[in-house]
Amino acid sequence: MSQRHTDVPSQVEPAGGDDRVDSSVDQACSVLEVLNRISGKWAIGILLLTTQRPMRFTELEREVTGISRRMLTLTLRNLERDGLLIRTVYPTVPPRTEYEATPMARELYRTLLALTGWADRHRHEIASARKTFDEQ
Amino acid sequence: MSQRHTDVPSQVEPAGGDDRVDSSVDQACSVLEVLNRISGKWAIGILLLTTQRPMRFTELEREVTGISRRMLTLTLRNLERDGLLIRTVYPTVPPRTEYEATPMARELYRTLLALTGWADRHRHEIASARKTFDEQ
DNA sequence: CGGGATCCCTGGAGATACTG
DNA sequence: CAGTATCTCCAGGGATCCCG
Repeated sequence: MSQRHTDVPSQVEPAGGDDRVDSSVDQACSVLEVLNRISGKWAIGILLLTTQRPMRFTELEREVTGISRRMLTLTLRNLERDGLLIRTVYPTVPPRTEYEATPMARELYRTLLALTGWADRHRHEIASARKTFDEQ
Repeated sequence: MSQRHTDVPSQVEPAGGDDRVDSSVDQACSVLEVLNRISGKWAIGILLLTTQRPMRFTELEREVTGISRRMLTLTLRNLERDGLLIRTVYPTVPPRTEYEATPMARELYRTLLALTGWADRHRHEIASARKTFDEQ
């Protein structure tokens, strides 16, 4: 993914003759925005965990395998910025920060299950398609 | 996005105590595979157009605003590899190549509409969340 | 504990030129 | 027409060190 939180380019021809295509184009922009928001290596994993229950920074660092401190911070900031996560800081010693998914994020999560379903249903079909393609 | 068509890393802890989290983790892998497949700047735009009707290479080049020859070729190849596009070459002079979405891809497209819906519903909410966040 | 700051590397993507 | 090849650039991401 290229532009992070800058502009969202008009992916496809903004004007055209065919109305069916045009409406699809509008759809595409939305989908792209969504993808730009939740793509990136780590966002979904974090969204997933914070949807279950409030999670602390270190907790997330442990649960999300392979993530670096830097990327965890960056991804959390972006999700918070988009209103998908709530960040709560308890001014104790030592400090305690919790992240929890917002209702909007929980709704997105449910939506993602549709994608999950698709992936599960076609997992083998895709795998064999790749195999066939690579063998040629 | 990092790994293209290499391995799909286990995003989140593969083992753990909580069953609810574990099942979600499995879901996450599927979603990640899907996202790795359809993310990238151009895949969705192409999927969208080829779902409407068979499209020729040059036609796609015109319709997908801003795409380079190189990226068009690469994206088409990846989609074909995953069994989302059918590439048909007519051995005429000059050559004629057509790309069309497979049933699997059409099903994915329908699934993407759920994401579109989410994005449309929360577009303003996200925008204002960003505005608020950036102003601090 | 929960980050911020810095350096560095990689691969996604653009630009341009060439070809069956 | 439908690509391939090459060069280049930049942002995503890793590693490391530092701090309140």
